[in-house]
Amino acid sequence: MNYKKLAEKLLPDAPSISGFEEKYPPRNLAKGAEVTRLAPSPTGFIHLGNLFVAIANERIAHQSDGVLFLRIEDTDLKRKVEGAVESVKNSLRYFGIKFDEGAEIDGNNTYAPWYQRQRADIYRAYVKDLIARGRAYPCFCTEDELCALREQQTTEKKITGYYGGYAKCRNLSEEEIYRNIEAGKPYVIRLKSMGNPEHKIKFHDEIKGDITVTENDQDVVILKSDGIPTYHFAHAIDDHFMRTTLVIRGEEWLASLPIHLELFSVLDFELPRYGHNCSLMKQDGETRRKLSKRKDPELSLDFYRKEGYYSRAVKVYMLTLLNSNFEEWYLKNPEKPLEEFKFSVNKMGKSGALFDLDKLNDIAKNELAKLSAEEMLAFLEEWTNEYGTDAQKTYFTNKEYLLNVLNLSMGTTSKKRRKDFTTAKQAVELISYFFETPQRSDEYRTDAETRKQILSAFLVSYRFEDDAQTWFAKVKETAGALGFAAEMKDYKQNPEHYKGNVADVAEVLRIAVTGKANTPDLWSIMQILGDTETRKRIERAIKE
RNA sequence: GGCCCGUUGGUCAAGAGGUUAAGACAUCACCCUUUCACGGUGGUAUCGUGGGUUCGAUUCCCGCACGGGUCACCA
Repeated sequence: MNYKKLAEKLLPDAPSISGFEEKYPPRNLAKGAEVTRLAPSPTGFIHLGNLFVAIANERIAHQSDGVLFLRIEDTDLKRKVEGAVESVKNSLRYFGIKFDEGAEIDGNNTYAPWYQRQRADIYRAYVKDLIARGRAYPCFCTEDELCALREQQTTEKKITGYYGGYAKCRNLSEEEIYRNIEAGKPYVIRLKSMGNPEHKIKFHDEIKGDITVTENDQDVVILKSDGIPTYHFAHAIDDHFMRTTLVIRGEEWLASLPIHLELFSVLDFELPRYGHNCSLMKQDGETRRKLSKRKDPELSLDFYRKEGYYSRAVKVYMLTLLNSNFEEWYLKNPEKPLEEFKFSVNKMGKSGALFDLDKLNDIAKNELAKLSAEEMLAFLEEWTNEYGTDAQKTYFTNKEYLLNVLNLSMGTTSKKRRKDFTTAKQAVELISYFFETPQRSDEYRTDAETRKQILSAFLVSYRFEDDAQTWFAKVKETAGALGFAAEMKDYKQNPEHYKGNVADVAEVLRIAVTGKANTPDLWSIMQILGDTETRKRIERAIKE
């Protein structure tokens, strides 16, 4: 078989491979600097799992004074979604992932282009070379034939795929090949695998440690019938010529590592180091499973923006899952920039972690409790402008009033901060009673008759000018007069002597004024609302 | 099913051949309290299973079970 002639016939316009090594030379970086990448396919939104891997790659690159680049794997034109690249970039920017090079960032860089569709020449050159060397061949099998083969293998309990004796186009005669080409039959180019699955290879994974890999024997497709490479081939070419040093990717890729190993070997490229990151899991009924784009739209990064999660909180949570010693470090250094944490690949977990919303929420509360009222206002306003209701947008017209509300709600003036806010969405809803009259509340735990007594009695003695002490003394007085314990201690000693205690009375007042059982200091709230509004609300509550 | 990866409380997990088996979230109790929170103290709760190796194993080895991933002209 004249392989050179065949290569020329199949890919007449493909360039020679000479020159590419010079065109994309090894990077001139300091020792220890890592080149990492993010290589999403533009098939829609990006989710938490992507961010998870992204943060790891970002930390590794920038911590070592290396490079992080963005490559777009757009080889599958069927699944392409318009605007996906912009969306990916925006989402990642929101979470502080900055690329040094890549698509939409650095089009004229030495290692560009960053869209795989624009790199066709390189792929085709190497495919042609492989054919010329007899290490790749055209395959004319149709989809139906492959399907039938798979069925046959399944019923025979054989391993499915195109390999060994099942790879029938591998043994086509020269004559048959040319006849097929002349007949205009569509074809793909397959790798002629030399592997043997009996052979086990020891492989060092940067995250998983030493693992066993089975040698590949599948004649995988490297060039699709439309002339575009498959992921596997593009990965080998691109990560070689973009001079990636460390590939951190999801563990779903572990299964195709044997293919990549053989590809790098047959292309005579130096292998990058690999780290296969465990996937983020989700509880799904009885079982848990990998987060999936299709099944878990609520875990899209946009979801967190819509809910108004503070980006740093999400990042902190990701880091605690990513590096087991991060949480302890952060506890000791709550004020330090996240970048000062020394991220290490070998501290990354080996088993998939279940996504825990409670934990995220706890982190979110703590993060928001670090903000000043001004910062909080800016954060809430940004969210509201994009996702809030028209009514909520009006909260921001009187900034001075809002600042008072926020200072009180966050407890910025007291020594202990409140931690009521979890997300922007929830926070804006939480402070709504400062701007809108609360609806009839179902949070009451006291019967209507007693409520009326409490509220009416309170209204009689209430004076807006009273200071906090005086005000509360009156609350106690009211409580006592109606058979409630004015002092907590008295109540605890003899609970049976009372209808309840001050806390119950205060709760009724609180709900009447705010519609909520959980709010900051009531007196302060009344001060912010003003005399008229406070009375109006209590009177309304009495009539309920 | 083949191949690969994994298995410490409800969750995230540290850990090491001999420990009272860290810590965080959640949960419960109590304390503080001028109400709501914040905060503080303490409690409940974990080494999948069977064999080895060893004076001793949760830690090392083997089997099993269970969970996960993957087997495309998708990435």
